[in-house]
Amino acid sequence: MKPAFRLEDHLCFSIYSCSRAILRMYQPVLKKLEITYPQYLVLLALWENRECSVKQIGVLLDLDSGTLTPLLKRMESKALLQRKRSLDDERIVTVRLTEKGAALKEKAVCIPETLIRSSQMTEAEIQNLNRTIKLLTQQVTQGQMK
Amino acid sequence: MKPAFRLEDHLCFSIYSCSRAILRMYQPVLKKLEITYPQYLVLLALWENRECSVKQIGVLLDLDSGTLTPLLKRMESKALLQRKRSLDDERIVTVRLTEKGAALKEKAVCIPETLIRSSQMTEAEIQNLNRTIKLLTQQVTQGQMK
DNA sequence: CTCCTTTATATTTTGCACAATTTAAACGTA
DNA sequence: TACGTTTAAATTGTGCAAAATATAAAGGAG
Repeated sequence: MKPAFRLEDHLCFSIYSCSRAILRMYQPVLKKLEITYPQYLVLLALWENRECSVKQIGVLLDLDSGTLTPLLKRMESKALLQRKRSLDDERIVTVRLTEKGAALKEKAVCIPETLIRSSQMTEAEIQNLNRTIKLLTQQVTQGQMK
Repeated sequence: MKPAFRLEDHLCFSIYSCSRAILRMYQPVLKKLEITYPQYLVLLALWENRECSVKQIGVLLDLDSGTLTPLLKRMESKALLQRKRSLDDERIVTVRLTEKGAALKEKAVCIPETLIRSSQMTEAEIQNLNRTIKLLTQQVTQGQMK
């Protein structure tokens, strides 16, 4: 039997495409907050731990220093956070939120709500989808290791 | 009740993250074929219709000319396709596969198989997930229109 | 035919992603 | 203590994405 090798059957494409559609939907809110989506993710990480190393942020978001270093510098120049080399271990750069960065949390809660509302899905359906996709990510990443 | 406003609860992040994980998994194969992932998507579109306008490719992949023009030029310089301005309507640029571009199809069938295999999911589960994500994309995009 | 609007593509600019390499600090072990 | 290894961040280079703008051809109303 011949596999249907069509664009529309590609799960990778529907995920890639969905991700970009969500980012487009977020744009108006992100623009108001004057941040980008990856910057929002960094803020999410820092709202949970006010202080973090670049390495830890990289593990949480699965991004490397080549992406994070310039991104964090841009956020620093906007006074959302501070970067400081650790005294204990000078290889480590510690990132901490400023008041301004912490204050953005208030205005950002509407972001995930936007997605929940527009998805027309129940809370349970969303959690279910979230679990499924995380599992897929894990499988794909593990398959990568070997 | 207070909403849990955590990174791990964000569906947008799990989708964004999954998409990148799949791309990372594809890298070794894509590198062998000397193409990038968006270039693979363009090829998928062209394997279905050997000839296409830039506009049509943009609709299929949901990408604009700002992304496609340089991407298609790179593919042209690698002799995977030809770009030619239409004689009927000079605003339109027609893209058609070369033999080399068409021949890549053989070697590319393993790409979606890679994902299917590593996902550890049944064909039915994958189709189901594909449908759910497409529906979500649609809802998110429609919510955007208003 | 002329002006106005629409359409298709291209250009410019900003900001990710990520591979590959570099730098420098920290650590381990003889 | 010296030396090789590991680790954390930064740097460099390529290629998307997407907003904003530009260009030029096509189509339509008067």
